[in-house]
Amino acid sequence: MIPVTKGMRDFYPADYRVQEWLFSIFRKASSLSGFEYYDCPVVEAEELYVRKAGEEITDQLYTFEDKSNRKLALRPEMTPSLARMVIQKYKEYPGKIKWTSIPQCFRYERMTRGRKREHYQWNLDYLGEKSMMAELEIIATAIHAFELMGLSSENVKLRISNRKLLSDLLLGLGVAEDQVLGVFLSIDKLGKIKDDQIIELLVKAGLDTDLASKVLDVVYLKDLEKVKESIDACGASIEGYTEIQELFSLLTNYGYSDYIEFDFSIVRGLAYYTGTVFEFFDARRSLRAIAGGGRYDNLIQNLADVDLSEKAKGSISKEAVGFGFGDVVIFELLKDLKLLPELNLEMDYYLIPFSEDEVAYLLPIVAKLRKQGFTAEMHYPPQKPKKMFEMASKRGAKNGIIAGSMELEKKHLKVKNFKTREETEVRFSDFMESIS
RNA sequence: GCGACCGUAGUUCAGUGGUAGAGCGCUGGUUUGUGGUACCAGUUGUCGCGGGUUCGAAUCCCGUCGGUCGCCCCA
Repeated sequence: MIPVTKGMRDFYPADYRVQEWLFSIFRKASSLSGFEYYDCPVVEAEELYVRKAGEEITDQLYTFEDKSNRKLALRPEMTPSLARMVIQKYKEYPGKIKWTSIPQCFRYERMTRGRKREHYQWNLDYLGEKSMMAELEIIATAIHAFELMGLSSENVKLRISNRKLLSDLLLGLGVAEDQVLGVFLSIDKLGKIKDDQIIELLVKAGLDTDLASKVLDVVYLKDLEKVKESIDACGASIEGYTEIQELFSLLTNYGYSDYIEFDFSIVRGLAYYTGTVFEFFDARRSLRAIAGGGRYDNLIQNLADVDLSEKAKGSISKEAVGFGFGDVVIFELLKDLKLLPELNLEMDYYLIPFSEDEVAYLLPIVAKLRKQGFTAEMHYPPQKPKKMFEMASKRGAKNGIIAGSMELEKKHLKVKNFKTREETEVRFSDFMESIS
């Protein structure tokens, strides 16, 4: 027997029902906020990913050559494809874009809890909006989805930072511009390794010990007002602060203040985020980040390999906020919290013919029921009644339609309500009439 | 890449050197026109794979593949 490929998942009907439940929440939250669906091939040119992040992601890429020696890859994430689609038709999309999708993405990487080599990742992207309204729309939609799953601010927290703010502050404190990147890397380790080790990393990044401990003190700030004081104290630029301040006020006004925490240790990938960065965590912090995203104002332009501001003259703005939400970690959390619904098969009518004669007799009923929008299935081939009734309850049938030689002879049907066990005998023609 | 634990029936698992087991499921029966709930009986195996030790291996050893978790890495 050939087993399922390592890191990939099978979805048996029971699993698929749960998956569908989750996706229906993603779709509902998306459409309620006005996001439009899009999709594209799982297979893309390898180049689309190589360009973006360099060697690291190439290692994790599933790549292959087709029979014409095209170098192709399975998509590891959706954003480059989105960018490709937008760039391809930038003249058709002059305004803002609010798009959503649930692509299956692939990464060849080591597996740990909550991470497989394949997952479905709900994406929200808001393009062409400079203000924090873009962040708000995406974050609010995501939180709405959490709430539709039965989660609340007691289970889920959103940690927000802003890369512009952090770099403003670092520069104000005296960190040299070419050291900022190294400092980001070190701060990313906050909470993962000990403070002395972080100091060491900071020193390695070129800071002197004094500055390093000053930086460490600052990044531990959880209170935006204190952050403001630090900015004022060192005369740093206030741009990043203004952004995050605005975002917090928007989220509070929206009614989601219970979810949000300011946290400098949220850095995320250095590759393309330019401003806001955020990650959702479970409140107990027992799992890795559930979802995350941020502002990537330059990515589309970089990927386009053309200067859109020149070529398209404002046809599409390069501003972008994106968000990804994988299905694997959230399933872990929902399982832990026992919030996964028990989804059983449901069916309106199960038809029970006692012999082949009744099979023919009942076929028009099945056809009509289905055409009228009822879920209906006929037991076939006819078996012992016990067997057939057992199957009816296994299939989750609410009603049964039973026909044997007696019913056939009288041109009748027996309609049974499986819940109340009540049976009524009706004329075949009357039943057909009643479902018209 | 490193480490720990695991892999036995369709499934969940027990079995730690001496004849391969249980629950659930499945099949049949109690009831040849009535289920979801009872009772009775039956069924299911390359013990992941390959090699080794042994009179004898599911059990011990080595390798390998797969799984789970942690570390590293990454987001």
